[in-house]
Amino acid sequence: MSEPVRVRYAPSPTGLPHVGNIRTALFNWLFARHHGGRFIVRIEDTDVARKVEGAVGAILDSLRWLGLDWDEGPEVGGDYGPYFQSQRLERYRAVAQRLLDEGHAYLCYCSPERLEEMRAEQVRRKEPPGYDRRCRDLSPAEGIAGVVRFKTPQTGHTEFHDLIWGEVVFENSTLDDFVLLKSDGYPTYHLANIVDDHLMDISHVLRAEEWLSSTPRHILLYSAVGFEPPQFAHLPMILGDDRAKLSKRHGATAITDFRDDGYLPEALVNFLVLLGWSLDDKTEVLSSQELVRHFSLERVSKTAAVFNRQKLDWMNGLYLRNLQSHDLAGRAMPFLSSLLPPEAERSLDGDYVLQIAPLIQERARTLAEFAELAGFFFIDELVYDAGLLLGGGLSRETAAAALAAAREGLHALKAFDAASLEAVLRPLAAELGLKTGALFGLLRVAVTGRTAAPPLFQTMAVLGRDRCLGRIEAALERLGA
RNA sequence: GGCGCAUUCGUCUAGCGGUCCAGGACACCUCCCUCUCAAGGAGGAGAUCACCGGUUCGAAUCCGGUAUGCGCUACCA
Repeated sequence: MSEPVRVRYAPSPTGLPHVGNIRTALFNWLFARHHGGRFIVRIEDTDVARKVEGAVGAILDSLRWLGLDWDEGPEVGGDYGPYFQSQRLERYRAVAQRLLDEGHAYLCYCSPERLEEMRAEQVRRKEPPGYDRRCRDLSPAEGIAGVVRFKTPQTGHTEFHDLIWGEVVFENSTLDDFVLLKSDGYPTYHLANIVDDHLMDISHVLRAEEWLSSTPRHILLYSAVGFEPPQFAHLPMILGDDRAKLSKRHGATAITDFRDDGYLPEALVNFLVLLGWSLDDKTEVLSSQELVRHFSLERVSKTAAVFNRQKLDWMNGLYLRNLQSHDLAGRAMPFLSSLLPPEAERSLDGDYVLQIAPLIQERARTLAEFAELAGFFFIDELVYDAGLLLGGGLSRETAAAALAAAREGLHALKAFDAASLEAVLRPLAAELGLKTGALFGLLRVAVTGRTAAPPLFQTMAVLGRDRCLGRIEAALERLGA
């Protein structure tokens, strides 16, 4: 890159940041880090009506959670501030005024009602909707509030080179005179965007594909104002499994939802980057450092990607399995305390959780699932159907006898560890004339309340002698023995 | 309706004129391992590369058209 790379993530605080939105942030961040440039966060709060309280905080939290640190922006400041567009209103007005003075823009006094009628009429006549330029040649009326519209050239064409899409050409005649400054004095996205990207020395604009059609307007604006436009790169969209733009009805799509559902930020980053970017024909698992090293716009695809939850789950499980036990235990702790049933022992012992972690690790795909799978470790009174105890095809009598024998065996055991447990229980199956699977299955249900659980001996060792004996006792009662 | 863009297994993708009767991953199926469930290992099935023409000795790759999809078409971003 000949010029220093300065890219920005410019969210609008109109709600919780969603997957597609954050993927844009991720690509910007990777691009900046790869080129040793600056990653800037700018809040585009120019839509007063749609502004949502707390959205800025959620956006920043999401970035932080994913490890996308910003060099300039809210909370960290920078030389190009302020980083909230609502605090930069004079700058937009100044540019709008200049455009007005130089004949590149004009005041429009059309009422919203008239515009709406006009559009309805155009749609009815199957004409392309767009402002009819009624006010274009009016002389400015003193004292009447209006909006400022851009005087879009009506002939010729506008072309630009997109780093991902290549050459793109638009006929100017298909563009209408869009609004620059609204009647409330706030700029529209188009104005604010080009003013800030210029003032903040943005070198590359990486944004979602939905902006591609707006780019000619921006190019035209840049040239009217006399600013050098940045380079553009439009990123492919992310779709739901019905191929429609990803939204709430596709389930959890806000980044904070993924955090609350127990996904790991490093897994989500890895998964998200693969939606529209690839390294080669086989590598899929990459750390943030590797992503920074390898990221390039040349390998960004042009086709929209469907968000595949199953693959995310798989990848999250993969990252979960690669965690150190103490790390996993630490991350699982908050999920345990909020997800465990109310009857669970609420004071969570760190050492106990640390022992449990390796047993659940390769069975959970999310931290929430971890809490679910580990539930029996924390509940005193297991809840399960007594029929499960006879699931192995055992008769009531046989099962009761086996449980009683196991109880005696456990009582006599010196060391209550996995090896000792196995040393006594395996022979016990033979003594009872049972298949090991039948005995172990029975004990598994008695001790965990489930037919599927981590390996029996290790599980029992972690539970401890007292808990195991108590549960076997309870199972015997359940059998009416 | 207009403009723009895209189109490779169900999904994410590799492929940038011959090495591709198309490779990897998720999901699915089978087997192995095994006290269950997982994890892991080994296999399998799954794509006439949207369709139709053209260029070329040769096309998933280049060109044109068609279809479909998506985006934009707001005093929203």
